Amino acid sequence: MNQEKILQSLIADNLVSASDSARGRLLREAARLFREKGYERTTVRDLAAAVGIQSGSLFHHFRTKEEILKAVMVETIRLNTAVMEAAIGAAKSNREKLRALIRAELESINGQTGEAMAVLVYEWRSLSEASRAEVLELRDGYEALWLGVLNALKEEGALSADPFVVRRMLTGALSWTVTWYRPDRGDLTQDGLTDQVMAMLGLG
Amino acid sequence: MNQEKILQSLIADNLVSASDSARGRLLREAARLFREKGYERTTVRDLAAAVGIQSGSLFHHFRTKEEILKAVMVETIRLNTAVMEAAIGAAKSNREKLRALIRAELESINGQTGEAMAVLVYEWRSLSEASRAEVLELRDGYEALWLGVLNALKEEGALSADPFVVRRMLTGALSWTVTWYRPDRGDLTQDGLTDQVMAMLGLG
DNA sequence: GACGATACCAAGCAAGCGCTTGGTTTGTAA
DNA sequence: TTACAAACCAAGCGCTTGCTTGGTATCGTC
Repeated sequence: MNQEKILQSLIADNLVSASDSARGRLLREAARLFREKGYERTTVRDLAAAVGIQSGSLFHHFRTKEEILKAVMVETIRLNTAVMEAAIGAAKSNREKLRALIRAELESINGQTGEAMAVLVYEWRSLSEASRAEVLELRDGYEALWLGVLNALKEEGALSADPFVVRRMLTGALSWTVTWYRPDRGDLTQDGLTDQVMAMLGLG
Repeated sequence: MNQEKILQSLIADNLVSASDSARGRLLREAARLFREKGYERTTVRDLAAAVGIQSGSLFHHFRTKEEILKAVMVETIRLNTAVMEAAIGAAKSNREKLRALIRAELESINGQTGEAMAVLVYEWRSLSEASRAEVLELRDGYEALWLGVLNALKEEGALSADPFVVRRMLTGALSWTVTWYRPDRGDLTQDGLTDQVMAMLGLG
């Protein structure tokens, strides 16, 4: 199952919005603006202008501004969880599974969904307590995928450090790439970067 | 030269504010609030209340709210650069220098200056173009310390991955600890965490 | 003890914010 | 053609924001 099919299936189940729907277009622009200026500095007027409607009309689609932020986060986690599951499924050894996870997370951070991923990392403080709990719960499912693979590698003896710590370090290291890595500048491809990460872990 | 002496020397040179001065107290509270709620969600009234003055009185000390943010960042970088220089100076081998850098950065992220460090990572988007350039220039000096040690390790053959990439990964991994690591919960000390990082790099 | 600088207060202004409201257009299906 | 809901507009309300202003304590210095 490739990424396109995964996306279609999620859209069919109404778990993420199609990017050509009104809602999808708004969420994409919202992710872009939230990443560029931050959630607080992005006004509902900015959001409305980005999709060509009046600011008040936003509230026909979402009850509050915060609900837009939450929707960006929730749909992003859903999509990424599905993509990661597929990545693991396609790999044979645990080492390959880890490489696939790293490669896929780099892709989601630096590819199409990169803006939404950055929002996920940087803007969680702008969520209300209730929304935060909701997002965190979804996130736990995502993290479980990683920990499963890392624990298996630990049992194999391929990993010496604590899996939990390693995942946390990887989370930070990979998400940080969004601040410096430019996949379109050809001197370092995403596969190349994945290799470097695996090498750093002694799993090259 | 220990950390206390470094701090005294920087205060004497007027490069950072003494924490018992009015300015120092304000910057400390600002860092706390900026980290807790984010820069945009922190109002000048919040800041003023935290140090027990009226909101208008803030502008006797700083011309704008943004200047407060910049001051938090600038003073933090200055302090940390000095601390890192001392850490490198005290170590003999390059491997020990790297460990000292990691240990010192973990300390600055998770210790007293942790709130300011988090602000440095999360709030740079709230800086104006001009302030950002200023902060980045200071940051370059700090990064040069790391790259010097990593390049030396690469030449020794102790490091296989690209030093530049490794530093970026470490930046992300270490700064991310602020979101999950609790040094006061005794199951993992900062030295223990440093060991884990070194082990992850194959330099344990 | 007069003086100037420093630190602060009390009040409020102009602008921008999220969101509401009442009404109009557009799309869809009988 | 009619009926109705979804999508949107135009206007603006109430509130909060960063910051300003004019004036008052407080302090070290000669």
